Amino acid sequence: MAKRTLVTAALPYANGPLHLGHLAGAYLPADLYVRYKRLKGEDVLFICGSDEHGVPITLAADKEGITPADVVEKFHNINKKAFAELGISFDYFGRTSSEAHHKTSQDFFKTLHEKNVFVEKSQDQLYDPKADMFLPDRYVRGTCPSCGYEEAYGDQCEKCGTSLSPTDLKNPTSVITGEKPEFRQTNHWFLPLNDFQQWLEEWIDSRKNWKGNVLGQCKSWLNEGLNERAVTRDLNWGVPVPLPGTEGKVLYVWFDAPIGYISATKEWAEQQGNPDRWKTYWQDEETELIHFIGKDNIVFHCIMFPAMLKAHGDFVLPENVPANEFLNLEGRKLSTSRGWAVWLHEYLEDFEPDLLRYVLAINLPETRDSDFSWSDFQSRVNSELADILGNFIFRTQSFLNRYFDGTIPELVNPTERDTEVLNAIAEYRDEIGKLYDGFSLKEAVLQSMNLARLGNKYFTEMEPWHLRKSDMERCGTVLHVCAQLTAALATVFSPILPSKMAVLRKELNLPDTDWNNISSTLLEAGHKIQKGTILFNKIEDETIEAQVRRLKERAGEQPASDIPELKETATFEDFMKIDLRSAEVLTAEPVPKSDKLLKLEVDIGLEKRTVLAGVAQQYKPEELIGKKVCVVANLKPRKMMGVKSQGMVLMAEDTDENLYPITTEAPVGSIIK
RNA sequence: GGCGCGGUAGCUCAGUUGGUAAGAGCGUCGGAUUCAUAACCCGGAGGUCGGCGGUUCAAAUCCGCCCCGCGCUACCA
Repeated sequence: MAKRTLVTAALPYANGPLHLGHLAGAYLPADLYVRYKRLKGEDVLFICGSDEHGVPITLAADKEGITPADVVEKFHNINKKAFAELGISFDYFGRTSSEAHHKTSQDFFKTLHEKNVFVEKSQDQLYDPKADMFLPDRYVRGTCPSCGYEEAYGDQCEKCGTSLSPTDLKNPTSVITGEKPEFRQTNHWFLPLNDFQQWLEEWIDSRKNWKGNVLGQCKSWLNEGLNERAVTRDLNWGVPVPLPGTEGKVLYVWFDAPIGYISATKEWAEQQGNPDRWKTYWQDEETELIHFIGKDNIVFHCIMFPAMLKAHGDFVLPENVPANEFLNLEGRKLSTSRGWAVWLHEYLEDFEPDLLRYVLAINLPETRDSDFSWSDFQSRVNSELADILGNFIFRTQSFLNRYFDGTIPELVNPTERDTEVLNAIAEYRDEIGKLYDGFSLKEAVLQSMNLARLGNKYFTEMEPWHLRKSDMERCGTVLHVCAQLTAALATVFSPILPSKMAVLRKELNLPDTDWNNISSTLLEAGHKIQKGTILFNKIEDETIEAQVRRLKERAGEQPASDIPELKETATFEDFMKIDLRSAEVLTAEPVPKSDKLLKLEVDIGLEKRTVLAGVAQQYKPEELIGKKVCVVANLKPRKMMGVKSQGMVLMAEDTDENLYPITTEAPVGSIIK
């Protein structure tokens, strides 16, 4: 076994608050694992922090008329607070805007630069002369070459979804000044991931116990072949490139963010008064580095960051990356833009943190996407936390207080069954420990609850309420066993329910303990306990209904705001340049190897034409044949998937991306104006 | 279309180096009980393990094809 473990959880992006999906995907599993390790007395360090760079943050700032620093300050604090309240026990929660991070990531870059790892390339990029800066992709707007949408961003057209490069745009304008940008030469540094392809394949192949979903994703990327990837950008929000003559350039956020794990560890060491101590966790071969992330982050943590670390040479490589799948909400994908989410800070206004920890933990998306529903939340809390765990603890505490004056009775002549149950404590401890060690967290939680189930079964089987009248000594022995189980549960459930178990340990007058001490002798005969309280209250139907109502109302309100804003005013002349004609769809067939395109033959009166339409996901060819539709007849032809398209069939698109053909009664060839 | 992952009881999910494992919790039905938050405990019902073929003495588990869901990727003139 390694001497120590460094656990990281994905750095949350500081442009918005966190929701249940984030918690279930990375932070809760990481915290369960870390808390278990700590209870075992192992040397484990848990690092996280806010990822505060990147274009989305600058855009969010512009939108609200505040600075990027204001944006990240806001969400860094909101998220940090939510984590703290949920008991996510980071040893250090840093942020990538910190000075230490800037220095660390710059040093990292410099080392790679000095080792000639990067490829430097000069390229044309759009530059805003008035603002005196290069424009990031998202800062350029213009006409989409694909669909003609005039407000397309330089990286992607929001209208048609096409991925773009800013230089593709027609009539580009700067978002900042509205000026027409010009081309200027700019230098950038690229990490040639292709050089690492073979090493990565061998390295990943040599990994032990990686999850199938993680290996699958890695192989998918490796099969497609890795390419050079820019590690710098022209932007002024981020970590400045530490080379002369590079004003206005920063490290690309995907490059600097994972280095944030290292920076945060340094800051932690500093805070500990032992500034060099971070090295133990990042440079000693006997450290196991574990990254907890969601599946969206696999490529960064299994391909790019390892390549960076390997290229650098001074750091340990990840031992395992137990990425989770996604959590759905009430059977639907989470969507922040559609309001389909439960925010952590909102949850915390209404419920206790441990309830959510348990419900998410027992249903983590470990091997596939899983579902969170409010009714399941209620059911888990009521029938498992309250009825199984809470009930066993409380009936034991009550019985001890009522009939034994709150004192643990002697274990006298234990029966075979008594011994069996007492022995089960150590067996569960070992079994559950193995499950944690192997990242089978869900199963670990399930088995933890089974120990409480065993307690209830034993209690009922022994019927101490009868023994109390017939054989007080025997009754005491039974309650002794139940008390030991309760004490064991107080530690077994500590990773999952930290604050509730702290309360319980206090009631049991059981000082902090550790995992290895979980045994059948945690409480000695004669030990005094306090009166028990109800740890878990049941949740009423109305409470749950209110949550569901709030969720649905918010989701229902959303579409209105999704209706795109009007484009800028067009002149009559602009409009008249477009020649719209009524046309009949004569034939329609799928385009080979395309999921979206249908190849249509249309009669526009003057002639018959081939037109491609991106509607294959919603319309079968035969559904369009015979329809009289509206066609843009003078659109410049364009080749796609090897087929030349001479025009465009007009479709209306609703906010859910459903398409509706614009049909007409007019004779074929009629001008539409 | 390519690549990856998944499709197991009404619900949420375990389970694959092929063979007494077809499982758990919830829900449901029946019984027992009262120490306990009408909780606990016992028992029953309930599944062609997405579909069709194949390999094998034996397949949820391996292979092929197909259908459905999710993710990445290429084309939405």
